[in-house]
Formats: sequence, structure tokens, C-alpha cells
Amino acid sequence: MSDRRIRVRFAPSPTGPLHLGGVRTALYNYLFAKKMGGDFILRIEDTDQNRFVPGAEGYIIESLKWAGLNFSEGPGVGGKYGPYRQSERKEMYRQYADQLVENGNAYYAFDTNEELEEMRERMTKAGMSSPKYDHITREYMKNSLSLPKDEVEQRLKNGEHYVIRIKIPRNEEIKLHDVIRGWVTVKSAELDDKVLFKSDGMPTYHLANVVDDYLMQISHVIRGEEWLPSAPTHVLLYRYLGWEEVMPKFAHLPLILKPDGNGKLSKRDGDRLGFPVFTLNWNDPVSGELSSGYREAGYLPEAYINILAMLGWHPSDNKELFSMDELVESFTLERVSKSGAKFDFEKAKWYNHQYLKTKDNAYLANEFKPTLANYDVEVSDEYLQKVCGLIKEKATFLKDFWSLGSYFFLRPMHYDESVIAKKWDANCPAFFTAVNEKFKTTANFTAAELQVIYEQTATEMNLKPGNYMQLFRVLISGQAAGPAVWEMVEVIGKTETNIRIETAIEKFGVIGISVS
RNA sequence: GGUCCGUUCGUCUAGGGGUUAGGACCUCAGAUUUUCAUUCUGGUAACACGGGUUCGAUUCCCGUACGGACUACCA
Repeated sequence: MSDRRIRVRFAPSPTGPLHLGGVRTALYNYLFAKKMGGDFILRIEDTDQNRFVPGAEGYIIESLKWAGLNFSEGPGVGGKYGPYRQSERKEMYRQYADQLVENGNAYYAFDTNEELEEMRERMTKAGMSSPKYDHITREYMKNSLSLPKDEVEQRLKNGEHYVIRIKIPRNEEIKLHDVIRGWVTVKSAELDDKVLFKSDGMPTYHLANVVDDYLMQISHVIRGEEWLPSAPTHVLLYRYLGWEEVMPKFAHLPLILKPDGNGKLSKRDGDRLGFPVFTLNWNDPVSGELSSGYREAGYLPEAYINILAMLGWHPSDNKELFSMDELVESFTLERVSKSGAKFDFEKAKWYNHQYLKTKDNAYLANEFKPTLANYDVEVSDEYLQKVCGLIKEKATFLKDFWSLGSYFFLRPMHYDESVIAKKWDANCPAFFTAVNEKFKTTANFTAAELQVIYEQTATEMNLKPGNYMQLFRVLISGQAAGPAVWEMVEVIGKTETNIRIETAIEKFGVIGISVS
């Protein structure tokens, strides 16, 4: 069994957009598969026809694709264990449910919702803390264990609605090994007789999951912690179906929690705190509500992956920046943490910045172009690339490029008032004019040369260069902050710089009117 | 309520019976004889609590507290 091929699956249900946590689960599955030279499979768990949301499956696939989590088997790509939608596997499950009934490990139950509700109420009133359909209560319910055989047959013959429930043993210890958490032991008396097969002819998660994992030869089940409580039931299912030998290994991942306060991260938190919780924008077909996604918010897929990877997993050293290949290289399930992680949006932004500034200028220029077109700006590729090279150092997102660097394309409309008010003095017109004249005549319009000219001029006029630096920046760009001044001026170019200096001197005049 | 899982700086975490408990984000201070959202340097800041075990526990064990998940003919 140790030489078994590693096969893992990401198995979302198509009930809505993919949450951060979902992508992280997919990522860990992917990393583990790649690391082990195995297969990463996508399986759509759409056994609940009532919760089906149109577009959700396509959304999930597009999300995975964007994030670079390519699956080798699944809807759309096929594979020899297909189909990969549970709704298309419907006929496969019944026989296993029947087998369980035949072997006495499951039974028919005819109870209506009202009857189940009644039972729970009754038990609650009787002081039972957690009413459940179990080895005690099933005695009083309508099922093939409590009813006479001929009545059961009659009911089946009449086509009465029924479900098939697992028969949990009365008093057993169920042990399961979790790769992340170690041994977990549960007493069977705490479990309930879960429905395996619904009256609509579909299996529930529990049956479908076990059957499909077996049929698809899944070696490791890597899923969210919310499944841990039902894992013992799954173990029993493998046993009763005779598949214990090839039962997958389990790894239950910790949850991603709200940044503030307590609890699981939800879409509401994102709305409240101003960050996306989904991968892509999602337009809910039912409510019409639009939710923002990381892709549209300006995140680079590499950054998104890196953020998610570090949320619940950590290498033994202090390395924080990982490419997908590096993650594959160092990932192990053993190093996944046990406790939930609060999502930190500030750190997420930091990650994006880290990746953004390593992007080459040609790529950024290309991505930035459409924005420029919106403003009717036309510049050469060469110029645009230089600009990108300067502003990427300051930017968190590509979409910030315009607000950060519009002055590279348009003359300033406004000047930072506080800087003008604070720094402009009677020496300014003469000083800036002198600097400008020298700029006009220099044959070498480079950052280094410009700085020399500027400083010499100041010294000659008995002025402190530092006093007018920020002011100079504002004259050129209108903004108080930005890239290194001289590099900025070099890129903007001689002619344009001359014009901007002259315009500003004219505007602020001899005395340095306080603006406005 | 019950069952299960968890608990190291504000946050993500490394570490592990004897450490100045390390890194990153955030924050603060200095630097880049100019700004800054970049970069650099430095600082503040943590082993939930109580019992054991031990020469010694943050590390192992047990309790308590707190947090989370689950408790559907949903996944």
C-alpha cells in the first residue's frame, strides 16, 4: 500500500463562488500531489439538487485555472475514472447502499420530516442534550429494524418514500489517523445513523464521497476541518464496504478565521472590512448580488497562491516568498498547522507588492496600457516601460499605477498645497529659473547629472539644496511623494521638465502665494 | 448542551525540557546630507491559567478557561 500511486481530489459542491478557504484546500491538495508525483483531480459534488447554482462549476474551474491549480482529471478534461460530477454518477451509488443493507450495516427508514422533528423535540424535552437517530431512538422510529419484515416489504412495494441509513454499532471505539492531528478516537455511541441514500435517489455526501474516493483510487483525503466529526462514520463505511485496506489517509485542514474577533471567515467580513473573500468576481444569479474577487481586485495569481500557502502551512525556516515550484518542493502535510488562522489583509497586500515589483517592465507596461487608453494617453512603449519601472516600487496593485503616476503622462492640474505653503519662499523663482536654464543647456539629461546641476546651483546661490527638494518634486509632479526625484525627472525628459518648471514659477509667482 | 479539534508577540508563525524564545506583517524611531506608500537599520511586543513529572518546563501529562468545528434526506 505504501507504493500506491498518490491521487488526491478537490471536491467542492457547486453552490456558489470559491471562498479563500476552498482555494487553499485545493492548493494543498495540488501541492501534495505534485510533490509526490501524483494526480490532482477535480470532482464536483452536486448531489444536492436543491442547492445547485448555475455558473458555480464554471466559476470554480476558472478560479483554479487562474490560480494555476491545474487538475489532470475532472469535468472538461475527462480521465479514466469519470465521470467527475456526482450527478452523472447517480446510478453507481445505489448498489453500495444495497450492499450495506444486505450485510446488515444499513437499513431503510420511512420517517417523515415531521416525525423526525417530533422525535428530536421529544428527546430534547426529555433532557437529551443532542437528539439523534441512533441505536436507541431508531427503536421507536419507522424503519426496517423496528418494523415487522412484512410491513417493511409492503411499504417498499407501495413505493413509499424512504432513506437508507447507516447502522452505527452500539458500543465501539472508532479510531482514525489524521496526518495533521494524529490519532482521533470517537465512541460509536456518539455517532448518529446518518442518511446515506436520500429519498430522491441521490446519495448523501457521506456515501458518495466514500464510494467515489474508492472508485477513483484516492490515496489521501485532504479537506477542511469541518469534516473531522463525520470522518469516523466514513471509516465505518470503508469497513462495511470491505475497503478498509485501501482506505485513503486523512488530513483535516484548519479553518481560515475572521481577521478580527472570532469565527470562521465569511463573505460578510470581507464586505465589512473591505477585502475580497472570493477568488473571482461573482455575480450571484439568484440575489443579483455582486461580490469582489482577488483577481479583479488586482492580485497577481502568484501572490494569491503564496498568501494562501502561508495561511496554515509554514516551512521550518523563515522563508516567506515561494513560487509555486518552490512550494511544491517544500510542502509537506506534516507541517500544516493544527489551529485556525486569522486572515490578515495587510499581509496579503504586502505579498502582492513583493510580486508586483519583481514583474518586468514590459509586462507591466502591457497591463497598464488599457488604463492609459481610457485617459486618451498615448506614449511610446519605451517611455511607458521606464515609468512602470519607477512606480512599481511604490505600488501594491497594478490598478494603483494611474493614481501613482498620472503625472508622467499629464501635466499636474493640482499641486500639493501643504508643501507649497510650507516651502515656497522669495528665493524660489530665481533659484528654479536658474536650475531650469542649466537643465535646458545640459547635454547630459540624466538623473546623476541633474542632481549635480541642482546642487551646484543651490550652493552658488547660497541656498540649502535640501530645503527645496520636495518643492521641486511638487513643481514637476504635483505630488509630495513618488519615486526618486532625479530619476523621475530624467524619465519625464528635458522639454517637458522645462515647461513644467516655467508653468509652476508663473503660477506661484514671486512671493509664493499660498495656494487657493 | 453534547462530541471532537485547537491555544507562542495585535496578526501569520519558527522553536522545543536548560534559548537573550527567532522571522514576517502591523506599529514606532532613525537612515537614505529631499518626500514617501518603496528600501535599509533599530525598537516595542508572546509561550492562556492551575496542578503534576523533572535538578529544571514555554516544551511532556492531567485539569480549567477560552476559541473553533460538528450536531440536516447540505456539502
